[in-house]
Amino acid sequence: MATSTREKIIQLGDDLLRRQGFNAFSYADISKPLQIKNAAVHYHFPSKQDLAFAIAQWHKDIFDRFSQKMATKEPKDRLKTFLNFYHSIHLSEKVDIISAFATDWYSLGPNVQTEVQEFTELIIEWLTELIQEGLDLGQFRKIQNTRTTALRVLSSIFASTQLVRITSDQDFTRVKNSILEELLN
Amino acid sequence: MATSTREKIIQLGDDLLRRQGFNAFSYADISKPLQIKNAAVHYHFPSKQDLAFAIAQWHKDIFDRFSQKMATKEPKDRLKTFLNFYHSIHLSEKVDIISAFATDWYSLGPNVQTEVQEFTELIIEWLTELIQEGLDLGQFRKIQNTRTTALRVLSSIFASTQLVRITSDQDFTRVKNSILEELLN
DNA sequence: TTGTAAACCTACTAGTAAATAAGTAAATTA
DNA sequence: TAATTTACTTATTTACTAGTAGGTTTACAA
Repeated sequence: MATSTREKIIQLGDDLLRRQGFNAFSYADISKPLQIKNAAVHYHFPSKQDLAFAIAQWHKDIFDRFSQKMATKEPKDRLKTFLNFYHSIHLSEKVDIISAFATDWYSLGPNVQTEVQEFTELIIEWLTELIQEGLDLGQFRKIQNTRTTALRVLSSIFASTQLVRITSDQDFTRVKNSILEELLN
Repeated sequence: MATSTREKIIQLGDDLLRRQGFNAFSYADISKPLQIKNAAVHYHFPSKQDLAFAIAQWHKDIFDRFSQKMATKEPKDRLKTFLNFYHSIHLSEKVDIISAFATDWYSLGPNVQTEVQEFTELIIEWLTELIQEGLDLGQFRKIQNTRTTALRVLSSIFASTQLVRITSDQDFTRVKNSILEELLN
């Protein structure tokens, strides 16, 4: 099935948001590559806030499908897939969507902020459950409170997608492996 | 001694960079509060890149003085002071300077990027030495390779300054304490 | 075949961005 | 004291920004 223009705008917008930041791209950066006019983008997303909202929603949908597909897998494998997913992000010179929104937080309208908050909480809870399950099954080592551990996994991994822009790819792999070593029994 | 206009511009620029992002503030945002004209800012910093460079240099200087002052203190206390410093950052609604530069990485000129890279490496090395010293003195627990541990401390702490914009202040404190618990014997 | 709505385009506006040229007042130096 | 430099201002320029009003094409339904 062909991708609709609306979908293309969201995907390209997401790409630009995570590669350059919300205030560093314009509607022209979207319309030109898609070979449509400025006004066509405004037709689908009247304001830039509407686009940001759609991008946030899009990520929620993707994550929903991801977590459903992962539901049957073991905690250990779920964690590995999650980490590998972030590895692929940083290789594409993007940062993860949460930190992209976080840095431009005060440029976002209240409804976008709420959507991002919900998405973030979704991920933290998913990670928290994953860790709890891993502990119950004896696959993971108990370190701290599960939410704290979840926060540290999330923090480490998404800070790394930013940090490697400055240092090196090696450093990302280091952090990724260290998370696994730390948790796995 | 009175703060020069140049210094005021750097400080305000730093504030705006870390609160809103490099592309989200303009020379007008600097000139207005300082009650000078747009062109006066351009007099001190011909281009925005020059301002970014000066901000990066400024942080290097601050960190130099910080690490010199800390040199005599114990690793444990150095780490605590470091963490508390970041705690104060996030309370002021800013993110740390490294992640601020990282998100706007592709908006920065090559000389600014180099300066940021040097500054980042400075901090990582400082943390690495701190951890090594702590291990030697038996104050710290051995977890992984020292650089990896340093990276994880830095990642965790600076991702938290972003993450708490989305979730809550509590989460920052959680992460901060977890870093201490993890390292300290 | 006519009506209608979705998905555009043309053409434009008002505002803001970084940056610059040319001038000025005050302090510093020769 | 004259010349020069520092630290600005006034006034503009060029380029781009998000956003809009109104017209056109296409597809599909009545």
